[in-house]
Amino acid sequence: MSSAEDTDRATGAHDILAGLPIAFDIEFLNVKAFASGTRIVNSRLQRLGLRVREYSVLAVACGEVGATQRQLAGMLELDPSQIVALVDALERTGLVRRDIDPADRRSRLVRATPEGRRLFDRAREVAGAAEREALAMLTDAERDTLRALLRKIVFSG
Amino acid sequence: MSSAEDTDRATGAHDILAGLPIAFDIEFLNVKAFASGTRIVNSRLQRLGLRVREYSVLAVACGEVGATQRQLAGMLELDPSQIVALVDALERTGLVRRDIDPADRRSRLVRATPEGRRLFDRAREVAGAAEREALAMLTDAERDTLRALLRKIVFSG
DNA sequence: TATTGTTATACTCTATAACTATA
DNA sequence: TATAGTTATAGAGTATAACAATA
Repeated sequence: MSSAEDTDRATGAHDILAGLPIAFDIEFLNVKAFASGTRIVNSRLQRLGLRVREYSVLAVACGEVGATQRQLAGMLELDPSQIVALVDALERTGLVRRDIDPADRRSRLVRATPEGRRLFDRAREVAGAAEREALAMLTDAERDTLRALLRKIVFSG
Repeated sequence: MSSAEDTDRATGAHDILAGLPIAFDIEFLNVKAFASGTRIVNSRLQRLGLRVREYSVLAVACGEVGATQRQLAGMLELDPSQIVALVDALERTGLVRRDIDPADRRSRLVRATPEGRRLFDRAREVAGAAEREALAMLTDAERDTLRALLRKIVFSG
């Protein structure tokens, strides 16, 4: 995997692919466009002791009121059972707290601690820089257009 | 995972998320935008005995000259070691053939059989229909814009 | 009865290293 | 010495089902 792109260029496979019908499938293009992106962001966040999944949970926990684990699952497109380990890890390192929701004692409100907020601010800069690098071939306007289209897909359902 | 979207809507998490800083990260939006897409395409292709990965390999194998496994790896953003099982499966069902490259006997040219091409044509329709459904909230022009931006990311490197 | 969080389990995907045959 | 394909293995991500506490 590490040398997939090099091989790609070296063998001319890149140019062949560009003309194939599948290279016009949005689904396919999406996977290929962001395959390296997640790897890059993960490796950058590693310095802060985070991966994209923990970073995402932390991001939501930094919101005004926090969120229940069920809400986190919905927001992050994960199963509720996967949230448990993610919140466990963040709680263990003191970045978030689980507070029982007074309104419904079944629910736990996941909220960032002050340390969690400080780390998130740094992580956000790291992730933002990685995004700009990974999408350096786009103009600022194109990145904004892409962002707007993705937001329409995600939030218009 | 199956009910992530329902939970999302029901709890109002959708609206909360839309205002969080992370909901403007292209990386994050991308994951969320296409999380269900891959599931949908996979379930549709299942009827033809394919998944997106086999479908992708078959798509390249349907090109003029086929491709070596190394080229496939580069094109599909996979490790060469992962290509083996994918080609094995397609070869077992008679959809592709592995021909030794006369110019370099280390390489195997993976090429679709006539049956492989027929199945690919059907699979392409299925995948295309799934894409249009999954992105039904976009206009045709917006889908074209998205496609163009993704192609720029993938093919301008 | 239904829902939240939790545990457990199986499966797919990803990453890495080593081996073989050819070059 | 280097490269193509292959095998093996470990880790990360995904999907399901069941259970206790609470509603």
